[in-house]
Amino acid sequence: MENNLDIIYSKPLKCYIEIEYNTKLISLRFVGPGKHTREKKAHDAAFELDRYFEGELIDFASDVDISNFGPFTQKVLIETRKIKYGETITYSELAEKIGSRAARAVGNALGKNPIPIIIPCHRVVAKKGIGGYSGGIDIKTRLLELEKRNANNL
DNA sequence: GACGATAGCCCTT
DNA sequence: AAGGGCTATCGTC
Repeated sequence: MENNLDIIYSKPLKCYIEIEYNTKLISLRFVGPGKHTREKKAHDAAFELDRYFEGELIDFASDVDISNFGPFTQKVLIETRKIKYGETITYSELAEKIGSRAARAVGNALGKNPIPIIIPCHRVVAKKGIGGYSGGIDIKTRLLELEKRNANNL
């Protein structure tokens, strides 16, 4: 089955984003401006992302497909989706919520997150410091700043 | 077995 | 204070 691809531009992140989907969301990638990059918005999530970057949306409704992962990783990703807009928890706190003490394993699992932003792994930070981010720490920082700015006006 | 997007402790400057 | 080494922890590959 052939998947669909939408492309949007994020002003706060200063980069393009590709979202891949069929019946559910498959992946979200950060991409620099390509030769023939043009925006294409068909899926709801593309419009949701637009509003998110404007600070007007705090909750994504779109369904995500994480069925190809193991049970631990799925638990981590599901738990991550419960973190509220503008809030953060630590790797160890997230581990505890799913009945584990493997803070590092949580980091590993989050590193595999196929759909960042919508599964808000940027809200999981280290006890001391910001922790890592597959898309680059700068993107994580911008996302957290964006949410901190807009958390007030719900 | 080794390796992590961790965390805590115990040193040294 | 701030940074480095050591170790506990545990899911993945």
